[in-house]
Amino acid sequence: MSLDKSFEPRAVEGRWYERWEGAGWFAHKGGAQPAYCIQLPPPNVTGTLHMGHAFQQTLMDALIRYHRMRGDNTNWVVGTDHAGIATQIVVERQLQEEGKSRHDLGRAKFVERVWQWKQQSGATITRQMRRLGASGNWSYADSEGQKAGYFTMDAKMSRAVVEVFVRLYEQGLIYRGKRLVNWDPVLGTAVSDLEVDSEEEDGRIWEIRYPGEGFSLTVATTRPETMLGDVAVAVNPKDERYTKYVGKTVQLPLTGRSIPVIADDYVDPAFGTGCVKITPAHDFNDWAVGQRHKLAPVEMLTLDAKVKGTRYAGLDRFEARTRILADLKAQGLLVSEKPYKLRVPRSGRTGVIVEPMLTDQWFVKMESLAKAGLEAVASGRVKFFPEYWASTYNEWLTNIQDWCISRQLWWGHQIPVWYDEAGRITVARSEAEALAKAGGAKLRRDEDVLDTWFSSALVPFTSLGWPEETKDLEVFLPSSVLVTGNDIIFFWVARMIMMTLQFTGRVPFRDVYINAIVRDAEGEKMSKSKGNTIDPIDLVDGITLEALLAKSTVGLLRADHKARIEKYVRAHYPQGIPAFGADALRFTFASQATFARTLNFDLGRCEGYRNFCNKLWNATRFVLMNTEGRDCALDDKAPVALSAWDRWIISTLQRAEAEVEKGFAEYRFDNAAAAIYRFVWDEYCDWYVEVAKEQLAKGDEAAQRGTRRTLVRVLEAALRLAHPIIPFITEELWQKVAPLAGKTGGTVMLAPYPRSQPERIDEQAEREIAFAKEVVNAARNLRSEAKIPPKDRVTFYVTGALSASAETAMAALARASELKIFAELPPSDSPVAVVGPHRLMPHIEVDPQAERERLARETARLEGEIARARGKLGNAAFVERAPAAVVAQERERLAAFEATLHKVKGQLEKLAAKT
RNA sequence: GGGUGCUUAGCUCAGCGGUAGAGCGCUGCCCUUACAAGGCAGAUGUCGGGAGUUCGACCCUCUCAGCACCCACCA
Repeated sequence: MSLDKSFEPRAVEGRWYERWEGAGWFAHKGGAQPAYCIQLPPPNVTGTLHMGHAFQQTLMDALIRYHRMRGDNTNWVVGTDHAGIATQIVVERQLQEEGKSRHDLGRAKFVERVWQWKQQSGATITRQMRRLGASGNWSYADSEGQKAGYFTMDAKMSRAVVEVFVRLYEQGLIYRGKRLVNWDPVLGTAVSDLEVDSEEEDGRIWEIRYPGEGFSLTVATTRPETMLGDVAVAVNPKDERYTKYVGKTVQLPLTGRSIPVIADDYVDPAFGTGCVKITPAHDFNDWAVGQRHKLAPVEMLTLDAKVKGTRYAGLDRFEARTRILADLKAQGLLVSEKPYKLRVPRSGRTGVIVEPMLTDQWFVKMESLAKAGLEAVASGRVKFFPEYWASTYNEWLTNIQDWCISRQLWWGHQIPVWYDEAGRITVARSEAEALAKAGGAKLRRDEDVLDTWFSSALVPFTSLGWPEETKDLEVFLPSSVLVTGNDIIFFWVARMIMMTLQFTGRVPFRDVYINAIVRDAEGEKMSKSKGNTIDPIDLVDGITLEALLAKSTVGLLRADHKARIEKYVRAHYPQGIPAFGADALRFTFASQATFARTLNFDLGRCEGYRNFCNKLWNATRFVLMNTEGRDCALDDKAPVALSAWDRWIISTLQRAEAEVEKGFAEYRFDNAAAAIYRFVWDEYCDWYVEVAKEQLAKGDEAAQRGTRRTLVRVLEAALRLAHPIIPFITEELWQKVAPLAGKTGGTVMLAPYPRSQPERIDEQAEREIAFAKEVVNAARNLRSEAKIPPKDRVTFYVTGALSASAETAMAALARASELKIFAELPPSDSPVAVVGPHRLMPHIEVDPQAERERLARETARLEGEIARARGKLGNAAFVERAPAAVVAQERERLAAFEATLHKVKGQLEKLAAKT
């Protein structure tokens, strides 16, 4: 029955999660309670948990547990995402190791293989979430019976995706067109603008001469190979150097084609040579120029980025560049070559340079959707926390481009479109419907799949049963808050808002909490190649240095990173990582969850909060040792007396509860966590428990009962208060403490959350205890100054009688063996402290010189304070214009300082007179 | 080029128009019967620079500097 001497997270955590989940306590309720719903950003089904997940899921779980305990009908809707490109890449790599490609298998077999991989690895991340205590509604929308929530490609979700596609098409918001799109030539698919990252890189810029009749124009380019697709040379219409050539033609080198010289404002005469080659089929700007001048694009690359046509046919784009430059040079047409910094667009997934390509793709028209999305935030129907993220959101939606939703992949929702032999389009919910619509024509289904984010955007309503008109849609849409990272405001947040508005007329969620990005302790981005990633599970379970080294360097793409990573790991985790436990990790996340953009994860703090858990554990041990089997005054049959200390801790608890409530309401998890930490450690443990020892030892029966009752009840409430952040340890301890406090119920997670009761705030007790603490602090300071060994009990002399609460505290916390009350302190060399109207002195032999020095320091401090206060009060402007209360407060401070100084000086004089 | 955020103790971060804070780290003394993952005491800051508003600025305004991130078509 009794607790172990210290907190062992592993033992505690092992006991509870299964019990919670097995009992069905994570499920939503059916009653009329206020709804509280959170949509989990669905992690990749084949992924593993990283620090960002652990962080945001901790916050979500804290919110969910908090609201569940407050009696709300909570529904944490969880699920996993099929993650089209990412998952397909993983499986393709597996095939590669077997020496196969997806084409060897064919589409059907390949997709089957991905499903197998999904079944096999899909449980990893949900298992990890459970280790952290995430109380997701796993059985909800769980069509596959794996207790993992929905899967974005399960039958129900797929049906909804098709329905949305069809309706958007019917609404005229989806169209197909041959457009220039970003193309990943390795994956062989289009990607959206958002999936392309442009980084500045070192490159080169070349100048090439295009000869004309009796003149020549020199163009500058960073991509000389694309000249094969040039259809014009453009100059600025106001550029007097070139206006005379507009309308003439030049020879396109190496091809024998002649192309026109055109005038267009797009050209900046001050940049380069003022002449720009125009390649509409492989450059977005040039495409626009081509459109304006009605120039037919010339495609010079195949979809795998090899040159087509011309004598360079079949060459890779970069080989072609080398050859073309050499040939130009040979012909004397290469004017210059210079180093140049340019922004290179790379595919977010493969890192290869994307190529603008003219292909047939499906698009969503964004203009009207974006307008509605902007309005939802402008009107306050959706609120961002921190608020500044609304600017980011607004800016993107204001300048939005149409969304390319087709992907040339195999893993994903196949587009519900069929073509007849003449290429006519039929959009339908099923093949049967398509055949019926097409009147018996022979049909071929579009091979492409939808962008993963298309289905993700629908989750807020499809996970609740849409397109059926379910009760859950009524109850849980909009959800209460979305907790997610700023990196997917565009990808996901904005699109959910637009799509949910479009199909339900409602916003998907009321609040959006954008969590900070987790960095390492030095503020560096976590990345595998730096070796500074941390696996949250390693923080929970601990890991040896050897194991950590092994896992940090496994599967590296570049061997030369290995040494650096090893060095990093050895330097930062010389002993590996101790097991901090899920609770400590969660508390760390909560206490670092400020409104900043980044969270520098601090291992030291994690350790500190593990210590906090241990503190809570041991405080509970103490309480149990002193209350189990004793009368804790559950009823008032026997007399119960509450001291000022008892009333004070109860009062302080009310304040802590209010602070925590405020913290949750404002999404200031750091404040909520700090309030809990301070209450438990600084007030309950450091003061109340120590005083309770004295009250239990010296108090009468009624006082003892009062103390036991207060010890147990306050602790029980504190455990409930802390449960949303540290669920495991609080459950373990609550099970033992609750019966002593007369609480029933099988679990703390369903016990009512403590609410601050203003009527239990006792200002009189608070004032009295504030004074008692001052006395104790003064006494402790005296002891320390006088170098009294901590063990020694000492008699204290004091002028004027102290309150009972101060006397108790002196015995409990200042190791006072006795208090002797005097009208005036007897002559002595002992150090004296002034507390309000009292003087306090330990009865010991001391060195008068040391005491003189101490008093001199105190005098100097007080004189500084007095000078400052006098300066303020001597300023007529301050006295006249500052609020009366501020002035009065300043006067009181001055008076107090002066009174204290007077006493200290008196003491100093006595001391001087004596020697 | 446009936008956003940040700059406070050695480190990571709170903070408020009216006496500068926390955790970790550091120094000293203690293994006191809940806890050494602990207790007590203590040191440490021209709150990035400058100007302004104000009786009073770490806080509000302007400006400069540095850092970070996002968006954007300069060949």
